[in-house]
Amino acid sequence: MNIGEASKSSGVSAKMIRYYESIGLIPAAGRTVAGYRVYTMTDVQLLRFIRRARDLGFSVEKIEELLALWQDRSRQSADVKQIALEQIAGLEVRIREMQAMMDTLRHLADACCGDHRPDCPILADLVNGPDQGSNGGQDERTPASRSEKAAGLQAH
Amino acid sequence: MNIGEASKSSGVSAKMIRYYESIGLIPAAGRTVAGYRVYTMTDVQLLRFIRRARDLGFSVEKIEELLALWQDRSRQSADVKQIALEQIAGLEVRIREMQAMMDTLRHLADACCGDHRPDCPILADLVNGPDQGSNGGQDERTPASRSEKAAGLQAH
DNA sequence: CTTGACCTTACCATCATGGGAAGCCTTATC
DNA sequence: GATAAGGCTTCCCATGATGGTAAGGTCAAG
Repeated sequence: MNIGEASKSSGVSAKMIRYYESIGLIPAAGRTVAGYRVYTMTDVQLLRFIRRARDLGFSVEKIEELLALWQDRSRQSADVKQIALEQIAGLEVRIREMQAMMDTLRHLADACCGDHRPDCPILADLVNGPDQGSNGGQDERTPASRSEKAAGLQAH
Repeated sequence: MNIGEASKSSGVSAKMIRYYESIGLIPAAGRTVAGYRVYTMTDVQLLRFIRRARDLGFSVEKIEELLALWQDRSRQSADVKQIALEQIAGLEVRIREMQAMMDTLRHLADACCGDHRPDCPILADLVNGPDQGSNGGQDERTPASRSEKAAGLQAH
């Protein structure tokens, strides 16, 4: 199987397959005389594993751990579960951060009449800060959510 | 005011202030004879604006638009509101994606007894896919959430 | 033998941020 | 006035996972 076919049947792009090989996440594929990478169904299964783990939001680093456990026949399911629970906790944190942003934005957007006039509570909040904002009293944006660095929350 | 003080009173790191200047998000600061950047309270206000917008998850590109509107005295609040609504929509999408991941992971983790034995439904799901997974019937992971590329959902 | 589809490597870009080095400037202390 | 500490400057590199592109080799069908 060439890389294109392995890509199609695993759902991992050829580019990423080569990348995963380069960083050592997967073993180096065999090669034809001409230098083409060759894949077996076992390799495709590995790639599918990676693809599914990515779909669950696991970082490549975590996937490395998961793969190690997968290939360790004497693993303890507790170890796998712990990785999953950490992943859940990480997702929870980021969801909460984004939810806080969304709540604040919703309050501001609700307070903005959105017509032809220039006056806008959204801009007012950005200029003066939430403390001085024309806040009806509902916005409970926590100081913590603002002082944290909101890492990685922009769309790529 | 030197860049260090401007950084402290705006909450934007010196590194980022220089970066924002380099990409044209903020005008080039004045300089002392020795080449040090000099900032006024007006500049700090601008930096605070940016900082707050970042805290709400806006990308630098969107902040550019917001700044343009802010400085446009004949702006229409509807334009500002629209940017905010787009931001809300984007956050909503990403929250939903992460929520879907979390739900799946929770089902899997719940099904994993987490003891010393190697058998683990989490690994089983990763290996065989959700269709073959030992799924009690509650997991409604949608095909869409898996086929989308889950962009930018890993922690930085 | 040509054409088109596929493969290879290598390099660049993303996005916002941090780290570090090498060197200049300012301020405070002795 | 010399010296040390700390702030500032620019420049380069790294992140993480992914896509794009370009230049060139290979394979299979017509």
